[in-house]
Amino acid sequence: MRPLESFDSGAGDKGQPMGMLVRKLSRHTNFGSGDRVALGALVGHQVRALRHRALAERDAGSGSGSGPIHVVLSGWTCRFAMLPSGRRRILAFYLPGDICDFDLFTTRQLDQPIAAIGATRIAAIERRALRQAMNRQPQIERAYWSEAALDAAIQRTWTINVGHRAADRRLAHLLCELHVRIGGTGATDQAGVSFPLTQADLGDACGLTSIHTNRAIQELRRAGLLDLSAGTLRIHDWAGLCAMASFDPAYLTIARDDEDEEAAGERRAAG
Amino acid sequence: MRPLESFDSGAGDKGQPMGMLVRKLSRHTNFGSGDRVALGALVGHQVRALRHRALAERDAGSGSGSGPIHVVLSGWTCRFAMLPSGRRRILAFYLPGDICDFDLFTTRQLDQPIAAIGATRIAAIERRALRQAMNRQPQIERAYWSEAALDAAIQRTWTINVGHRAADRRLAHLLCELHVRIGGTGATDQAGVSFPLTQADLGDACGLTSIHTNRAIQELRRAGLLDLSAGTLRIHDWAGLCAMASFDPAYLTIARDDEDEEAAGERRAAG
DNA sequence: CGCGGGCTTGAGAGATATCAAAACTCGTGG
DNA sequence: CCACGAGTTTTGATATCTCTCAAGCCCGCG
Repeated sequence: MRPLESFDSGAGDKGQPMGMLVRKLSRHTNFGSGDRVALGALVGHQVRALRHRALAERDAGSGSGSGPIHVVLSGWTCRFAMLPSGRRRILAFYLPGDICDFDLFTTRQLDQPIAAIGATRIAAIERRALRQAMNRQPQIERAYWSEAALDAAIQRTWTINVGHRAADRRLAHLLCELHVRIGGTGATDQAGVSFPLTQADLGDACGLTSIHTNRAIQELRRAGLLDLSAGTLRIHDWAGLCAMASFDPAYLTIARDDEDEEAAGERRAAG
Repeated sequence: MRPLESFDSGAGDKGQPMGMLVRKLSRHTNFGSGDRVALGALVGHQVRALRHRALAERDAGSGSGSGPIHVVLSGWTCRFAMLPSGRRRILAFYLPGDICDFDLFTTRQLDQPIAAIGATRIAAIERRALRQAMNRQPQIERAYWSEAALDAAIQRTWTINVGHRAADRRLAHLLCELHVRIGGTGATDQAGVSFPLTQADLGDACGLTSIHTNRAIQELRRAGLLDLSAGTLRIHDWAGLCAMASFDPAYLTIARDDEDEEAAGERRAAG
């Protein structure tokens, strides 16, 4: 079991706050040094958030929506909604390097708030600054909208998952997704990764009560597929887990596209 | 009850195939005549699709994803997934004027196919042509990504809806959403609008069996909230329906943003 | 007239929520 | 070092909802 501080993703971030962002975007987009410098310069200020506290900028009062774009630097956040019944519904998890907002142009009247899970550091990027950076560095634009498409694909998969599977399969699918997104090898992982979600969090994300979530986890444990306890997720049988969850990680991948360069050229020429 | 042909949205489209698209985008984006001309010129070819037939371009074979962007001209389409159990899960409905694809830059490895509901006409726009149009007409770019954000907001709402409400409330919420998106006055509507979905379609969208969907509809009928039969949806008590569904249409709206012009200027200056 | 798709009804099985409470963990303060 | 308290995990019993299976009805269409 790793100490809780490991959620804070190490110390190197102080010098390069956007390190995880650049690393994530680099999986699908070829950045030049100018792109990296521009990304690094985007951090306006940093927000610290505490467990289950909604980001102030997202509160109902400021509905005008022209606040900043948030990027997770360390820790996890989630987007959530409160139902009239008083239950909380988690709609998305954002991990270090993830962008939380993809409504760059839009002034939305209502959007779900974002909350921290455990101690979290978040960068706030002004929309205008990001737009300007995109104009100068087309690869940043491509990367941002590619991430938006990935976010949408994940959301669709959650819609499938939450609506239509048995409890233990829902849970298994979510755990598969998170394991891959954490950066898991996509393989059996006896050592385990630190995992900040409580059973109640998992339940709110899967549309289950925490009680039933607990029983579903016990199912997975009994089946020898994984062990989830004390802040650590250990996958004992990755293939088996994927099979029971019907998990296909393809939706989480963005193919690196060699047309990138060509299109960037078009953009520059068109101005 | 209106005849089925009314789903084909009239005859005027022949001359202006993108008329519904321009009308929808104009709710939130100020287009100049150049923007409208450019939008009109984007239609590559038109696809006709038949009920429950997936668009060929979306079939498993062409996974490379660099096919066209689809825009619904008339009729409805849906994005769907087939589960291992053999059940169909509907993830989104696209109405006339809606854009079906927001992965403009991305080469996705896997994406859910799109199918027609009833007779449908669809425009296919090449990604490259759309990108070029965006470079020349920044308002088109803003409008496209604003629609993407709206699409994402709808998807999040579906995730809430499907996972966490009783059957009759799920159904009520979906019907509220569709009534607004159809262009309903957002009010009691005795005349009714033509409504192409079967009870099985509604069930697949809400995560219910068609049998249970039928019972939920009967609940709504008995409560005097609406009547849904013979291809027509009549809302008898809009306020009551919204109340039982906890429906707040705010997520369907994009505020018209006067910063539009300013940002467009930035874009032109930056080239 | 027969046929098929969609709609409706009924009965029973299975899964999940709800209610209630105990056991456990961990940080905090005395 | 220990007691305490809040939050988390676990267990049990019951109620409710939704699915499944089976079948009949309705209506437009060939």
